[in-house]
Amino acid sequence: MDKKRTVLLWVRGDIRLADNSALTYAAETGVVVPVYIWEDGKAESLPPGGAARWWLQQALVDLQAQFHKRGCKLILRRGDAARILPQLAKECRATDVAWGRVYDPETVARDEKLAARLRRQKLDVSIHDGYLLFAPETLRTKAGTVFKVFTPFSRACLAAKPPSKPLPPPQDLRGFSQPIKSDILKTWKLTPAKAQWPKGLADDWEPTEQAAHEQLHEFIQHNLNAYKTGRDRPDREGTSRLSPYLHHGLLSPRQIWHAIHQAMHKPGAGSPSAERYILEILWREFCNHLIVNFPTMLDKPLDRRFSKFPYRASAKELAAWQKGLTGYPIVDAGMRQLWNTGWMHNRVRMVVASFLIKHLLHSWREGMLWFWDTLVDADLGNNTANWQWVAGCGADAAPYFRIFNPTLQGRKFDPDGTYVRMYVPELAKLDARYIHEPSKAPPDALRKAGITLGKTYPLPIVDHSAARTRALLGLKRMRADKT
DNA sequence: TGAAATGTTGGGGCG
DNA sequence: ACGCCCCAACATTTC
Repeated sequence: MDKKRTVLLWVRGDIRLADNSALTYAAETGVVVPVYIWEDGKAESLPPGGAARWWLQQALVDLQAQFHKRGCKLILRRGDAARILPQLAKECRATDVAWGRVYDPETVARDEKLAARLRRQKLDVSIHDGYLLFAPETLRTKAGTVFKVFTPFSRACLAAKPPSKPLPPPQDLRGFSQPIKSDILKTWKLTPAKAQWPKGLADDWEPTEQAAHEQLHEFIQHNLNAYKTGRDRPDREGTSRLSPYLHHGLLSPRQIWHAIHQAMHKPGAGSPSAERYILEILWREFCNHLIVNFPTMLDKPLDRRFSKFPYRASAKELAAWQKGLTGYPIVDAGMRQLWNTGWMHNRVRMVVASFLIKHLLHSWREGMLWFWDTLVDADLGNNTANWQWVAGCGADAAPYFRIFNPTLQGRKFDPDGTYVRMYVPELAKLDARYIHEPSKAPPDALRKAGITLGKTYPLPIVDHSAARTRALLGLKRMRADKT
């Protein structure tokens, strides 16, 4: 370590101390001045949504404490990073600037310019990878094109040089000896004002780096072996629930990758389940590679035939979907889980997305924006690419004719209605035979459960079979239209 | 990482 | 005993 060097560490999508290449580099190079800059979402394609801002606020509180423990102060600044970084570099007489790469197409170009500008200021700029396992510019098909199909993409990942071992948190940090002006986190008002919301989020989540590791080990110990089938059951704890940690960088994909592979080498664990989980991590890579290479995806369908599709725009229907009042229990349970906890089970995400797009014929953008605001794990790549996937206009997309039957999906993956009962309490007492189709329940069963359809719980806002026919017809017509 | 319609088969009831 | 029908169970195809 060079006592004469001072590294300005720009903390971005990596709110953690362990396996943070930029931080390790900074610690090994000299005095570390970590800074988090709140740009009011102006630098990004989409400003972080409400739930994500709540998470960010909590995570920053923890990061501040972790740096403080190690004799280092996390500086907080608000405004344009392109203005703040050069200025702050002067303030602390920095010799170096380091940050972790972020893959929002809007910031990718901006960051390159920024790096060039800092270098002209005689600063040693280094940009480190960490948000993804594989850099988006490295993986290509044999023909040299960007992968648009998942399976060959995943094969290329598995054949590539495996991600390196995760780094331990730096042993000792040398903080800057003089005070540097810093904002007070609370004044940023990151947490949405809606009174109830943050409380619901706090009941379910602990946004700290330590909690991230506890969750990872909890998952590996209890749910990894049965992941292949368990992941589809919203009524159980079958998924990893790591997505918000991963998105905010409290955990790195490298740490997950290595923890899973380590677990696979234990007896009985080298299972299809572990492989399946790795594939899910690779879907995240795929989605992020897609938006980097096809940035128009953010607001336009990748398959341009869909740009002419006459999507409907009923504010009333959209609101019913958002509030979980569609009359389809599995859809309503999912939408209410999302609103109340900032997260939704993956299987149910597919069902509610299919419902909005194919049953209500609303644009995938409407759903994408709602998820963006309400999910604690909202990731630009995953959210964009997966909504397009469901709509049928994305890469390796679900065929246009795949329309989930919400009743059957409910019966199949929530057979006793446990999940529905948890989030749709007005149906809690209904017999399991009718829980996924209350409109078909005999009057007697409804009475016993204290349900008056259309009053205590809505009647289906669309008829499944009619909606299905309508969607198939519209999509078929679009495909036939060559103009 | 579907669902629904349609086709096929085979066992059992029954005249 | 036999053909006929019904229909569940499974397979195929179509959207």
